[in-house]
Amino acid sequence: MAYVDRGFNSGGGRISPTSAEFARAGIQNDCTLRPARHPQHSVLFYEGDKAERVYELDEGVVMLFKLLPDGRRQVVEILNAGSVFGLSAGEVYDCSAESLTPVKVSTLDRNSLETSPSLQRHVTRCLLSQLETLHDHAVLLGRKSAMERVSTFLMRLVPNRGGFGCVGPTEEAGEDSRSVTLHMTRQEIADYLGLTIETVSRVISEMKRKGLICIDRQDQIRIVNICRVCQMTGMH
Amino acid sequence: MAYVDRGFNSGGGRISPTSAEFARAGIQNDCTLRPARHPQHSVLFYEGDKAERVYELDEGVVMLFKLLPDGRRQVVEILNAGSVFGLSAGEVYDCSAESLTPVKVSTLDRNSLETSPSLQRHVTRCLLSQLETLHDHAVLLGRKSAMERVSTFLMRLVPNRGGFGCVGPTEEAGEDSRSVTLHMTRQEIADYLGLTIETVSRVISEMKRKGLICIDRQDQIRIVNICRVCQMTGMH
DNA sequence: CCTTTTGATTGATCTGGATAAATTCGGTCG
DNA sequence: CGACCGAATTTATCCAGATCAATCAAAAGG
Repeated sequence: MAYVDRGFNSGGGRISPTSAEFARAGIQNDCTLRPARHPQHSVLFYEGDKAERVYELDEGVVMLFKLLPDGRRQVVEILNAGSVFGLSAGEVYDCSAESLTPVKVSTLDRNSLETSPSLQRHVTRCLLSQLETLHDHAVLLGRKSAMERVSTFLMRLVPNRGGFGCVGPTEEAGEDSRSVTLHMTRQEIADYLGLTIETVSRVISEMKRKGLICIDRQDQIRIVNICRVCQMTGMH
Repeated sequence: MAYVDRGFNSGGGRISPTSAEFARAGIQNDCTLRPARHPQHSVLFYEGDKAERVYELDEGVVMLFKLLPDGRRQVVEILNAGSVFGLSAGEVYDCSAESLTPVKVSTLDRNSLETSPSLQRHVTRCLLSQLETLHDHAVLLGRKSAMERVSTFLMRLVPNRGGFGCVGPTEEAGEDSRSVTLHMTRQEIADYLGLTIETVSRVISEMKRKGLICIDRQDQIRIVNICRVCQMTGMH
């Protein structure tokens, strides 16, 4: 899938700061919990970096991704406010983290992570929800068609519909049409859904043609008929 | 401990203390542990069942899988001794669990799970290693070819090669050839790798033809040249 | 303004893996 | 031992999605 990775050198050629640079900038010392802000397309850490901090996302959206040596990319997680990330089983991060929007992140203290039961419960809850999301995503990547993948992706963006609780064909009027913001380019969506950019584009066009969705703006999609889209996810 | 559990290497290397050890250390009370044995192909729980027990695998291999309404199946995890499973973010299990071999499992006490910091650390370590395995698996499902998937699968079965540390072309003689046990039918492998049974079969035949592997028994494969196989995983 | 760049869309073709249909292998039971 | 049955393999097509190649549209920059 040899393409030039935009994420790594976005914004006019400058390579995004490494976590080493963040550390140098003195954003915080080890045992504090001071929030930091980063603009869109900031790389918070790279796969293989020494895993020395654990983050909690306060605002914004972050994606975690992995690269193969030949440049193929897979986005493995999309994280929203409340998510804990950067915890690693080994010495180094197993994937890279990049902000999809401007973000506010806190650093969690490694020591209290080990000792505070309430913080541990919080972390466990986060990890469990990530695990379940990844299980769902494995089904998507391993078994779903392009149309099903894109439909699933759109439904996940609808608040309170992450679990796709489709209430039925006759629902409160107006509730059937919802607008969602992607926060992602077509390339990022493709790398998340295990497709090519062209296939994503084609599927979105087809959904538009069928009147299922409207493209208000490039990254703003209005789902005209939630229930119809919901039924195309392969889960109903 | 630096060793990262890929969630999938068979053989001796135990990862972190099992609950049996916690029990010995007096961390849990008596009624928490009920070690039980189940034969091969036992379903320990179904997706959607009320999630009332948390398990720890003491011996054997367990697979977790999800089904789509039309019958498509995706195996989302393969678990070895030491893994904790059955913890759920919600009220119910998000996937089903079935033994691939005869297994011995313990049940963890929900109460100590919430309160014991050392048990929590243990659980967190397990979850993190599962998370990393799932990240790798997302790359496999989203971006790898059939040949790369099967090669990766075989390499994961080689103990101490979960991370695919290929030592180089000239390695201690004999060490270059290893035998692995699959514990899975072709159908289960296919459902794990996001392929069909036919494709798995064809790829295995091709590897056999090329002299990369030997099929000693149906579920027993001898990897004749680890390094060659290692290079076909897409990661080198 | 016009030019350049970047991302999205569309079209034409190709192909890896799916599908379908025999065939062979490995047990098991009578 | 031989008949039988399910799983695995093999072989022959088929098609969804990849690849290759323009084209279009919106910003960015001079």
